[in-house]
Amino acid sequence: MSRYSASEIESKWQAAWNEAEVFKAKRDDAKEKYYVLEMFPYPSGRIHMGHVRNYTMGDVVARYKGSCGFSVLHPMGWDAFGMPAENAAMAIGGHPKTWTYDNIATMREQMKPLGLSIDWSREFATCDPEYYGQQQSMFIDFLDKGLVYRKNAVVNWDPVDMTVLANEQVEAGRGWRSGALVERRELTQWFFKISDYSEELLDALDGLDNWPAKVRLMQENWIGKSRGLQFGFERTDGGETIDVYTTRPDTLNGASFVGISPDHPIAKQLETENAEIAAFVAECRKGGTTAEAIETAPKLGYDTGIKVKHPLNPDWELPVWIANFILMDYGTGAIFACPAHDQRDLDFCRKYDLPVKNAFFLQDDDTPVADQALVPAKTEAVRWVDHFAGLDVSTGDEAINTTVDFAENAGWGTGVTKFRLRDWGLSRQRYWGCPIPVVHCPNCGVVPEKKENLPIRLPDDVTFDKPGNPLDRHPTWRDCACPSCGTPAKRETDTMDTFVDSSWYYARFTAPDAKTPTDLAEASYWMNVDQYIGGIEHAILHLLYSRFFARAMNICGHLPDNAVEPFNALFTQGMVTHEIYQTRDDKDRPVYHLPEDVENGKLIATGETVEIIPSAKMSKSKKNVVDPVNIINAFGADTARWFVLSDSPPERDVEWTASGAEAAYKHLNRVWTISDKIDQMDESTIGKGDGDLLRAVHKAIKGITQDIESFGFNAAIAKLYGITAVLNKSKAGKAAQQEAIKILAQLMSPITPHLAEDIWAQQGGSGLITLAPWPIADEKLLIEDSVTMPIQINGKRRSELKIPADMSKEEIEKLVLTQDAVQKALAGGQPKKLIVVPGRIINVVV
RNA sequence: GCGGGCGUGGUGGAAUGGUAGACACACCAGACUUAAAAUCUGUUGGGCGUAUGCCCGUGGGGGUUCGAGUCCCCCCGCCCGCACCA
Repeated sequence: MSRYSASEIESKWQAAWNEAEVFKAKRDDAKEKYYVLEMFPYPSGRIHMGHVRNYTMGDVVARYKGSCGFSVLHPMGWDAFGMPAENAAMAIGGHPKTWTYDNIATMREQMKPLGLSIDWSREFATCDPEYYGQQQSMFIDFLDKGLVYRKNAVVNWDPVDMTVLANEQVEAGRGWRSGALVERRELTQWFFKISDYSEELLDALDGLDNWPAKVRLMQENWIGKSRGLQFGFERTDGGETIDVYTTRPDTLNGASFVGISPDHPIAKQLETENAEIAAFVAECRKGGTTAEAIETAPKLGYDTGIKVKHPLNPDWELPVWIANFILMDYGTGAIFACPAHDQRDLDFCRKYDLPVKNAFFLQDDDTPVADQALVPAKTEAVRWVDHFAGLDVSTGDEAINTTVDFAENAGWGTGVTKFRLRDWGLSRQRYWGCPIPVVHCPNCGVVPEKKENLPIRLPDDVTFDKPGNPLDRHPTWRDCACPSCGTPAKRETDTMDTFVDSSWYYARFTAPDAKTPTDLAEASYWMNVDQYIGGIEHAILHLLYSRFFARAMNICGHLPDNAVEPFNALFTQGMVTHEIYQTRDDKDRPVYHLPEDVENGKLIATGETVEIIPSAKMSKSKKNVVDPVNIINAFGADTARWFVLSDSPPERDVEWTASGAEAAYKHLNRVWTISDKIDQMDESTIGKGDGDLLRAVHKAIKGITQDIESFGFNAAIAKLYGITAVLNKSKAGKAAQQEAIKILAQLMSPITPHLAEDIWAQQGGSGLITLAPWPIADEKLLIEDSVTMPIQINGKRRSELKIPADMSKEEIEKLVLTQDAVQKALAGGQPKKLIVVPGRIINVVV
């Protein structure tokens, strides 16, 4: 009798897999390929339970597909550029490069004991010059194809530190270090022309059947296709017409004022002429650049004194206001406000005492509108435009079409389609990113670097003792010769958004050592990613950028036509959460405690009772973290893998509990013990119930296979518990039990591969279980002779009926009526309705 | 503010529109033990009832349906994203 020793068997089998190179992805044109990819990690320093869950899910799919005979690609890399490395350099000294590569080394060593079926030979980090050099090469290709351009855009500016801030570095409108009020400032920046692909990125969503519907919907709303009316308001002072775009032209009769963004050209012009307006616009520009900050800021307005004529009635003049809630990035940066039917406009008009006019009815006053904007279903009658009367304005469609036609016929407006999607700004005024490979030449202007000079490497000799981009103050790095005319010139010091790095890494994994961004032969074989797995937080930006990038790479010849849409299937997994343990200090401030320091609701060290706050995402600041390394040391990787998949559906959050992890460990012990027991059995003992055991096992094969295919890992585990209990109680003979435990090991092998290998070896399985073909359920063993159907009376379960599985609907109907419970309910009468769904349910309506 | 999602026992959760609570945790009871641990077995949504059984129950309110946790509408609460966090 031996004992289950996770550490022993796990290192043993990991060594065996390495020896046999079983996870090395091999391009084999005779085999169908399967590419499974989990979103690669940022090397923050240590792995966390979220990583364990994410990579275990991918590993289950990879191992399962491998057993099904696919040639599997399952790689791993590092999303290694980004702010935290620079922050660390500022906070603790050192260099972002050292910090990043040290973290990668640590995390790789923490990840390997998990026994993931990863082809480590393909590993790379996005901060490797071999990677970002290829990215620079593609940037030049994109430039050549007109997919990149420069324009002005606003950034968060910290006026004290004199530096650009990321949104994350703006806290309540102030710079996180200086505390200064942040301002919006314009800079010339590089942009990808993703907006040219709005329509295509939208239409292609229809083909992504294996993406979650919610992600497709979020992308659809983000791209934001809308049909509306564009028209100009003529100014009474003869100034330039103010163009407005509206998706609700039917509300034009309720116009109260015309509003322009503080960043609108007219506002900018007025700013230079009028000190009061300049002060107002400056006030509007305070605060961060996020849509959230702008749209939730208290509403501010300024009457410019400009008047415009209403297009339906030239005698009706509307004032032009500058309003802080109008975004320059959407539409034309100018709107007309209809306060009666738009809550935001109404709030603004109430604040500044502007008129509120009902657009859909004849009354000219605002009596029906108090503080709640109204949206009627149909118009009654409308001033000046009989044409608009009786319109269905509930959805906007009929209203838009009718009003657009009207405006086009009258010649003062045009129907246009607009997208909310903006071009992707990729310039970052930071050091730790991929340098943008262009040169600013006094003669030639902006010139791309020559490809033979790539990669443009980041210089190592930089300091982080003051805020700002160290590349800007580096004594020599900027200096170079113009690639075109040879004149002394300056390099671009902006680096690329890290989303660029993560927009094509999946393609690079197909040929990580290629001297070009990709190798078309390899990409043709391995692309697309068959299953992509990651967090829902990437639903829009990362996934949309990657979809754009694949198209752009295709245009430049870096991806084949089969890889324009890079991810065939997407799964968004939930987080790992944990309770939070908190006490209070003498000033009543919360003090958080690590789970390992708490037992039975008390601090182990002092016995003090802790307050338990419901489970939340694991975070260092709340200390509700469990280190996977500790769990692996205590219970082994198989236990950790089993538990993160067991308790919740993969798309939902899972709560880590110590008792749950222990239960998982106990269960794996039990399986081990059962295997040992079977191994010790006497061959000659006559067993009974062999057939029942094998029927149960084959039912499990079918169910678990379906569960794995559909990401029902928790359901698969519930069935594994079930079949283990059946096997444990079975009195079957050794041969049947041995067959059963071998199949159980195979069904467990994607989840707990080490334990599965060990059982397989003990029971005399041939070769590695990892390489054994996935078991197939014997359909003959799945057929049931009889079925038990519930009988409902008026939709409530009252009885049940055990009948042969092949009984016809008519026979069942007759039989049902003879049942006691039914007879009682009918009280001699006839049922109003009798519903029989064979194999499912019977409902008698009386 | 806008977009998306979630809400089921003491807890995590299960349930192609078809027996609500699978599986697991926790609790309780029992077996084994001098005892404990470990292990094994059993009970466990609430209420009424000796019992066959009956009533209630999936955040709240309404609707569709023979039948709703599931579909539709409204409301409440929580979570995620909002373009320079990764």
